[in-house]
Amino acid sequence: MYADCIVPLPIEGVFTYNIPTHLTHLVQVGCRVNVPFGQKKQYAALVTRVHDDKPTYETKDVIAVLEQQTMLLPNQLALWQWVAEYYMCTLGEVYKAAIPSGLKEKDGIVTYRPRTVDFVRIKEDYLEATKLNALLATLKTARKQQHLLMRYIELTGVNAALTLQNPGLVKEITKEEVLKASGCTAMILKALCERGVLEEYEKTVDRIPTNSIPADLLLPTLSEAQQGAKLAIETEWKKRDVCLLHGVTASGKTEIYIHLINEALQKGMQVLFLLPEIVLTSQLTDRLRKVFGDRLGVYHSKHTDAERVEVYRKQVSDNPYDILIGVRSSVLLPFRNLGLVIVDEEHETSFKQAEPAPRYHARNVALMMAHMAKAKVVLGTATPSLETYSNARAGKYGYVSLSKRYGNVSLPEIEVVDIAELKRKKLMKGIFSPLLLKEIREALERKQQVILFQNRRGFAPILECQVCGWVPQCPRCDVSLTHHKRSNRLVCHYCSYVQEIPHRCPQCESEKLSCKGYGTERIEDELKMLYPDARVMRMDLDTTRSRTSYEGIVKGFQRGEADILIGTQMVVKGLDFRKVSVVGILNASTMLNQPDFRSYERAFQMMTQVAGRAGRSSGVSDGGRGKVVLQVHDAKQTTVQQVVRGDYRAMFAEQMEERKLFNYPPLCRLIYVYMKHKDEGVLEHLAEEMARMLRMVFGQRVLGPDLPAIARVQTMYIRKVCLKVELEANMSEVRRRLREMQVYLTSQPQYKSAVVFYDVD
DNA sequence: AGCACGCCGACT
DNA sequence: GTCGGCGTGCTC
Repeated sequence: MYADCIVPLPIEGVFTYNIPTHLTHLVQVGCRVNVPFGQKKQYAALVTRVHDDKPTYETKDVIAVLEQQTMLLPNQLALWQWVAEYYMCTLGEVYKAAIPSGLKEKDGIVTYRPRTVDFVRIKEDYLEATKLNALLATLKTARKQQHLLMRYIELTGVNAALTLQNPGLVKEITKEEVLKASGCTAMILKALCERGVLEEYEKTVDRIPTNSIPADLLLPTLSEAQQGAKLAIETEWKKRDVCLLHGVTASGKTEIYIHLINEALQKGMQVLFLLPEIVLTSQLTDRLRKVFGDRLGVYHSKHTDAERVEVYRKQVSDNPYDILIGVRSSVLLPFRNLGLVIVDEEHETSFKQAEPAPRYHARNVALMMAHMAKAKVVLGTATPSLETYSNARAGKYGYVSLSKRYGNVSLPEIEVVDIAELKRKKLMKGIFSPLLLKEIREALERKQQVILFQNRRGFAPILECQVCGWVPQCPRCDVSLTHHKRSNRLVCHYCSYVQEIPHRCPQCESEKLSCKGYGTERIEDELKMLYPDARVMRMDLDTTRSRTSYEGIVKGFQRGEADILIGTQMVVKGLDFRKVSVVGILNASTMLNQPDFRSYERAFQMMTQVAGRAGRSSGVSDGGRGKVVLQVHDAKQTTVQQVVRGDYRAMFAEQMEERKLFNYPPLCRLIYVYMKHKDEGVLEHLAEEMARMLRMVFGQRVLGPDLPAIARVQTMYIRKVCLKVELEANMSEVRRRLREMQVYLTSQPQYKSAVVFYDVD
């Protein structure tokens, strides 16, 4: 017997292994097996087929079967295959993205071990009033031991249990709790155990904390608008499976989700709730936990691998989570009986994986997954992607809108400040306009909070020699290094290359090196000088590296431990800060000037979302309305004006017009072909040749080759060719042709060491 | 991806 | 005469 296996590698196809007779009864489709690969490697491969067809080549033996349980539910392989085909990558790459690394390590031996917690209990002999009193008397000479025991008795309710003559009433308590409550060291506890008074025991626990609170009772009551929206979604679902829920920021979409989830659960169906990375740790999880208790699982990148393994295993078990809330990669997890998928903040770009393959968009994979499972979908957002909104307008998706904020809180007032003009008039104080300074000061006086948004981390994006204009560059990538003052280093934000800050310019020996531009660190410094009494917090990649720091900052700011929060795009996403009355967007022009056809759409989404953090509950500012100060280089720019008016439809109409004019999605399909090589000359030839050959087949649909925004990363030069095809085109044929050309070109000796990959949509 | 093999330049 | 860097092919 033979087993076809997916190996976790970027290699096309499956690999066939011989199943030794002693394993034949154990190997089945979906189970993981340990297989040899090459001279010395071993992988945990996934069996996709068991058969009798002897291959023409020699086969190696399966070494071991890693579990009896299947790791791949029936529909899952079909979805993985669709992802590999659609996004033009290998099945092995999808397998890698879908399975936590603890389940695919080289040795094949599972590193996963259930977590245990140490508990303490009193020995049974002493669960009798007279014996207990006698014991306490004997401990008079050991004061600390006596103290610890007393605390134990108090905490676990031993006395009550004795009075009622029911030892079962003694509460369980962990070793940690007893030690903490008594203030004793582990030595004291050990002494009590040796005396035979107490004993320690272990219990295995779920890594993912759960608390079972019965559902139904805690369902939030819906406002009239929310109830209407919920019914409208259900009406739309009678006609089509997907519905866009277009609700302004703070309109109360979460409560609607909770009711829809509840109904899916009552039908015995599972729910997948997708969120962009960063929102997860915050209040949303807590709120869902309160309603759904341990029927809810959570899956995101800040979980340890062991925790993710636990979620994965539970999903393939016969007792999976009923609701799974997770980030991008959770769309590749197993579901037995999926009934509903919610994609919240549907427009968020973090749903699209850029690197490495599979370069998939979780929202689109979710749509396909739901389609395969015949499940319903809600796409929720205040600022839909053009793709989703046009699908809704074309009647492909249902459309439901919520135009009022929950509790009738007003949308914030947005004021635009032209910083180019103010700079000319020398009225700017660093990056701050007079209006923003005034609003910050007034908010601080009112004891309200301020959020400042600058989409750039570090101290300054550029360090420049004032004499000769020299700027330090990354030696491996085509970007300038960012100045990080805290660590006193220059850092490449693409490859993490780090170097010390030079004292003098290496070109002209001048010592006049100055910072240009503003990152979050520098703004934090300037704020501390301008408002010495204000407490400032910073939230960006650099302050949220660890597993808990993000949550710490969010919760701290919510509790009012700081007056001003300065942050990058992380502060944008769905966070609910009640006491924020002023939001400052320090420089919106950097977002508008990105070299990407989606830059205006994204800038609109980002500005609208940041603005939405202001005045989320009534009575926050004087007029009950939050205030947003939007600093730009050109106040008349139309996208800026659309944000001010809150006019999504105008933005949509204008951007669709541009996409039509220049032929971009959602009016066509887009595939970027990327080529990488160490030698720029060779790469240039390859890129030209690729473009030429593509034009023979696709003609005008081919653009380039071009230099991407960053044309060299980690010593590899990069070029891209852009292919735009009609929506009606036969995409599998397009992909076949692309792959054919790649194979042809990279088989030529001069292009052997080139890397070619695709980015679809 | 990651390893072996083979070619070539550099150094004892 | 040998060591090690890098390009190329192959992995069931």
